[in-house]
Amino acid sequence: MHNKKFYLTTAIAYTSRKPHIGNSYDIVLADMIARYKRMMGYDVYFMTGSDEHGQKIEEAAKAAGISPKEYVDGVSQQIKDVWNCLNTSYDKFIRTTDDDHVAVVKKIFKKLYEQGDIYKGHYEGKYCVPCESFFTPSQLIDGKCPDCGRDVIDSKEEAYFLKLSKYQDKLLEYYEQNPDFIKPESRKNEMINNFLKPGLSDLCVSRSSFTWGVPIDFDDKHIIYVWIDALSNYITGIGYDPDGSSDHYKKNWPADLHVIGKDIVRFHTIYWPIILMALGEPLPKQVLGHPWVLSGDDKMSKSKGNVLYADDLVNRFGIDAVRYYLLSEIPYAQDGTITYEMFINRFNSDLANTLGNLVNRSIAMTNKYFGGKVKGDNNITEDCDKDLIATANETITKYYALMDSYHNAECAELIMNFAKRCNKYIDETTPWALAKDEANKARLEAVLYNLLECIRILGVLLTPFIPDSCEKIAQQLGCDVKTLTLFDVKEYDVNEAVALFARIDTAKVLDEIAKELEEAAKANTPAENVATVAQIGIEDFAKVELKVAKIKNCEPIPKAKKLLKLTLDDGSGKDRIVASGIAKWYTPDDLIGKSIIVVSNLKPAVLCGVESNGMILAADAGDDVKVIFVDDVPAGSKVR
RNA sequence: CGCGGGAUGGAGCAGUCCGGUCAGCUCGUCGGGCUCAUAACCCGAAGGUCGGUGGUUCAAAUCCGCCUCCCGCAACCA
Repeated sequence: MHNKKFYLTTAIAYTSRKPHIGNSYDIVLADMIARYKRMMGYDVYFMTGSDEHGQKIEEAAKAAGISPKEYVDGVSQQIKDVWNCLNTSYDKFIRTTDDDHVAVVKKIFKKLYEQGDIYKGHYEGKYCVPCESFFTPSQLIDGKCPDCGRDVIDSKEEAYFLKLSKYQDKLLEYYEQNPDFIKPESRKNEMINNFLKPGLSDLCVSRSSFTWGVPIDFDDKHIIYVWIDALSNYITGIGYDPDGSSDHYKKNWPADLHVIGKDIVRFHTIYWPIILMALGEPLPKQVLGHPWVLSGDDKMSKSKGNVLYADDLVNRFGIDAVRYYLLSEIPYAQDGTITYEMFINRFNSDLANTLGNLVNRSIAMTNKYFGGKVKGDNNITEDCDKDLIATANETITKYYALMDSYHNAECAELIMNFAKRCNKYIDETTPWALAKDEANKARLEAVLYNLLECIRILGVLLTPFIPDSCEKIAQQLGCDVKTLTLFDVKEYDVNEAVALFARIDTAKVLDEIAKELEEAAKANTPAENVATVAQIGIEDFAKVELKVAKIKNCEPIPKAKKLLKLTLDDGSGKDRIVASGIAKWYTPDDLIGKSIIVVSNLKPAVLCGVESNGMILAADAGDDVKVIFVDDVPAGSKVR
């Protein structure tokens, strides 16, 4: 076995809120790889962490009424708790607010500035003064501010830029020379076609509109762009220093693998390599952009109420149940799905029925017929023995190939098929029938020995996926040999058979969950509203002018999926045009002739090219939206 | 004509790059077997004109054209 090093990282989790099960896929996948590599004899260093700077966090902290640091301390701990509850074997958890990280990020920025790869320039664009926002010419609508529709002015703001263009060709060359740099393949094509071929424009790497970030040493009006700060963690965390790096760094860099979500492939395969090239450091060997975990058909989001959290699932179903689901159900290149029902189905069929039951029945028979002790070595006499052993060897060979290319879901299927082959072997050999005649004792022992060897192999194969359960298997087998060589253990003295995974009563558990969700919804809704919406005085409310208006006409807006254009009679004698995002719930015919309430003093905005003067009132009823109709009230009536 | 992903038996997916060996896998359903085991395990069966349509070809789930529907992202939920 080799003692080659293997340095792998996850994306560091953004500390804007607690990670859900989708965000947790990253760490579980990386952990599986780390465990596999260790098993293969690599000297693994596995780093994860949290990304704690940026405007969103500054705002979230403000909303929560605490300092950004207090805020990220809390969320970072939550992230750690979730990672830990998933039994992940990382070596280091880095935080981008760590002092040593911050110090090195400053040095990196300074070095790049001094050597001219970062230069001071101007952020030029069209500026909308009331909105305090910059836009590129392409973002403008009819030459006006896309947010408010007013005129924009040419403006310049001082900022720092990273020369991406300088390294573009070198980067493409690296792609060509390292065809496995970006996995899966399709993401590489995306990068080349969408970004590299059209040509890179220099990246703005400083911000001055907020302060929660790493300040630039030599220019305190600016802070360093959060991605420069975040990406650097991969080297600062292992001791990189422009003035002389640690031995730990020299040993581990370049990274062998960055495990990240597909949404941030661009940052890791364009900006990050360019930063490293500019620093004169070698580039990471591989970036794996994994797909997302969706809840049902949708992306998980709080407003949809379909968010699942890893720790909740772990508490309900167990660590390995959650790990196994993620690692077996999420495809290699395409988004996967999680629902309670799918979760329970997979748990029951793979873990409880196929694997758990196999282990249980085999060990129970060994105890029953031989008092737990069987010996053996290569007792292959029947066709079914040969086939079993052939399947075992074939499984091991394919296992390496699939694990080396990170096709974990396919690998899980491969392993389960082997477990099924073992179950079939029991039916083929009928040990209970052999046990009836003393003359068959030797054959019976051989059968059980073969089974135990296969179970041991299964335990080794599954260790990266479900480490705890594999330890339990080893414990029940009474051996701790971790090799993938058949007939390595010549003698078994097994312990008591204990069920590894208790079958879940699907209907009962789904019912329980539905009830809990219902109760939680009841309990939460009013409380949350009180907690999150600030109270206002009557004078604030008085600023809002509400009027009754009659819908004279209504039509869809071309190019707009969600918007309807409403022509209103608000009693003023002049038509009022309002765009409203209710196209999903109402057709023009539903609305024409009806009276509604409109916020009449809202400042105008241009939406999809339509100037909207006001907003009509509607209620959010879960996924549904109900417009408030006030028929029989004259148009123009004020509402208070 | 914004960008991209998708549509394959009841559900979830593989197969599409490089046409034939393709209609496959898991779950579910039905029938049978077995009793060592967690109502489990083993065997068998039913169920699909591979979204529609037109073309290329001896041959199309696979290649090409057009169309329909779904899902992200972006632009718009004022």
